[in-house]
Amino acid sequence: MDHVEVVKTSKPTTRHRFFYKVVAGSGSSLPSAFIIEDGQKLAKRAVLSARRGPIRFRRNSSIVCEGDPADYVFMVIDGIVRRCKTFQNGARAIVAFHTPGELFGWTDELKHALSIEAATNVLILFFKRSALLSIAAREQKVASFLLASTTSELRHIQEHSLLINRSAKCRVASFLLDLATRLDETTDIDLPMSHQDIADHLGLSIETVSRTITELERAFLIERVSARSILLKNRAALARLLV
Amino acid sequence: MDHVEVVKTSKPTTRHRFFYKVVAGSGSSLPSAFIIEDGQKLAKRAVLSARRGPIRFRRNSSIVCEGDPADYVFMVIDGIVRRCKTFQNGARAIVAFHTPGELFGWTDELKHALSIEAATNVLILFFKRSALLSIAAREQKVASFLLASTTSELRHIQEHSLLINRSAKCRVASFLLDLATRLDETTDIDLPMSHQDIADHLGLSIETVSRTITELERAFLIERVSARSILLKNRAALARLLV
DNA sequence: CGGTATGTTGACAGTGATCAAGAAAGGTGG
DNA sequence: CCACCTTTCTTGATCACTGTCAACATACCG
Repeated sequence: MDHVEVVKTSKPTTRHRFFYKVVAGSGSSLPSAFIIEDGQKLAKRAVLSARRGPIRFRRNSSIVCEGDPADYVFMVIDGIVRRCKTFQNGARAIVAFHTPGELFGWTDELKHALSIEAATNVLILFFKRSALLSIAAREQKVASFLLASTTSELRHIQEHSLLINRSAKCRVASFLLDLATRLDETTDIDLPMSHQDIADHLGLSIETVSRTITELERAFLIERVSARSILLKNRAALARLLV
Repeated sequence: MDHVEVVKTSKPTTRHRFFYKVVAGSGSSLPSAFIIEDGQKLAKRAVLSARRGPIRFRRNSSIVCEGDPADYVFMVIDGIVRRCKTFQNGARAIVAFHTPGELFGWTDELKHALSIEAATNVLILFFKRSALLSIAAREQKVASFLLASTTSELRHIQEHSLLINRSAKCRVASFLLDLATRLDETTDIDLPMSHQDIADHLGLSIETVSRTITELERAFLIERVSARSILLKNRAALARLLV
């Protein structure tokens, strides 16, 4: 199999289900994040030559454990990945979620500092770090793709780190707006991850997450269609909570 | 002036004072972060050709305001820089401090999302973003320097974001250990920034920062020589608070 | 030497964590 | 398709940590 084609087969209404299928063949396409600009076929082909996979992981399975050698870098094809650290008291902090098209697990250290887990069933591509680096040394487009990926992740976590001194309401609003953007939804969000995952990402308890969603619903900013399905009724008001 | 030489003139015991002087001349050296590996003269010279400055900023002055065009990237030569956002209620979140040798202000957006301010008196080099990018396209070493800088900043803020669900004691311990590492001190730290800055970085109030330092002192983990001078008496115990 | 900025400590209040119970959703096997 | 079980989510009561307000102490600077 030389190429991977990702084909959307249905609207992702049911969570934890694959809604893409992977087709072997030629004339294929990867998630759009992969294509930095039109005409960068070289970069794409070069990067693809270092590809392994895609590999499927079931929800809640570990892709990488804390302390594992950082030999590989990954890309989500389908599903949501979480990168997290578990503390001795059992508490867990989720540093980031990764959505389809995102490269993740890039680091300048020898070992992964965070564990990488499937937050939903996922399809993952693997890239050997050393291979990617040596390709980047030859192909300028690949180097700039790596830089762009890292810069984008940096911007994203910087925004997330602004939540450190903010209220539960603000944290949840920020999360919902961000998720809507990343899932490319305007109003209705199907939460792909559990409330526990959301809580661990926002530094709150699940109870507070639940209560805050209720509070936002009472204020008519959102509507809970079901536990995992939320309607953004007033994006502008939600955004005002962040400022 | 074609080169910048940074010479350490005295131990930085007094805060808010320059303890480096800048000397014009040849055969000069930049902070070591600049030199990716031995023999990368080309990268260094290429980058230096895009240099403007150094420019001096007084403590608490703004280098960049939120929303300013992201035309320039910066490097600290001396002092400490903070990047922060101020909210409508007057609260402020400091996303990162930058120490000498660090490149900062790199982004993939057109505008800076955070303001950049001098936390102490500082010396700053300016680099035109576009120039740096076009050099990186030719000089592979420059590209990998940019990637290394961004990756390093990403790793750092990821570690910081782990504090989101942690106690005040843990946040302060983490800050002190990190600062000691970055200032290259083993035991005695002269805090270069105010408690207010520390509080805004850790998402705590100044009162809690003060109380937590007192608490750590009572537990014999640290010793307060003066308000801005702290002795790490038991690094191992401090580190255990983080796990 | 005096005034301002910064840091420390105490009393109290509020947000969010914890503990506990119940409700809803999903999965499995008949 | 339904019964049952497990997981996940919701809501309430209480508690603890940290924020706020206030007063005082100390350091810095002209």
